[in-house]
Amino acid sequence: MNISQASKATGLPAKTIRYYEEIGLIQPMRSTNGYRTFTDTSLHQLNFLARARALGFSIDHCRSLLALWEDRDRASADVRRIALKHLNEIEKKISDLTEMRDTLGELVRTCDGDGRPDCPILNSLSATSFS
Amino acid sequence: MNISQASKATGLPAKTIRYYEEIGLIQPMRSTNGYRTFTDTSLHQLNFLARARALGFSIDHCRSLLALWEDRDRASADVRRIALKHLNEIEKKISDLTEMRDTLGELVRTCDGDGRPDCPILNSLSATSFS
DNA sequence: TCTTGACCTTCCAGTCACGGGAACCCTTAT
DNA sequence: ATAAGGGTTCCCGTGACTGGAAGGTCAAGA
Repeated sequence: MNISQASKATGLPAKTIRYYEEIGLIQPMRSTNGYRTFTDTSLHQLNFLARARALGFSIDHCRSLLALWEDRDRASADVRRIALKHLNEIEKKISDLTEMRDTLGELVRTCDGDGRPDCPILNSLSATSFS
Repeated sequence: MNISQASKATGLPAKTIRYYEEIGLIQPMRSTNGYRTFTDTSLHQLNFLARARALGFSIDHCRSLLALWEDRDRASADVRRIALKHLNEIEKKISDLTEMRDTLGELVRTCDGDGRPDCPILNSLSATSFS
């Protein structure tokens, strides 16, 4: 299977697959003409990576998870620790974004949004002190 | 006022202030020795930028907002449109992250996290089909 | 056989919003 | 005279790709 087939099969762009090889996440075979050849193993790895990335895991976390996945003697505690760390990061982001949304939402709500120049959004951004 | 004073006054790192000048967001004066000199105007702009960035606006949005702020004939509708667009992006991010959190939270919850290799997190990542 | 078009390859540059660090200049105090 | 503590520019690195150029390979059709 060539790279475009692998791309279709996994939903990952060919560029991304080449990148994953470049940084050592996967090591697909090569055929005599130099083309990458994707076997079931490579495809499983790519699918694994696609799912882990979809859950927001960083490439570094993906690398660790992939290693654990391929280690039959792993401890699930190691996996759980990585996932928990990531979960905390996600929750921090949600919290930050929620605060932004609330502040900004309130500003947008109080802005008339007409042709006049008076604007609570700008007033807030130029305020001398935050509330 | 030199850059380190401006940095303290605004909370922005000196590096960031230089960067903002480099990309044309601000144009601080220069004294004869080549040092940047920050007046009230520059400080107001920097504070404005710091607040807009804290609300998650991109540099490009900040540029537009700053221009509108300095335009006494602006229409608040223009400001509101930018803020609303940004608000939608934030809500999209929150939505994506919340989905990640729910999925990942459920996986973490069902993972024993002990010394044994069996792990629902890895099982899910290697699953042939998503639920 | 030649050509066309669809593949594939590598390599380089750009993204966003800075941060680190080198090499060097200016000012003030000792 | 020197040392400390400012300031300056310039270049490289970040994460996780994406776009594009230049060129090799392959299968099908005229």
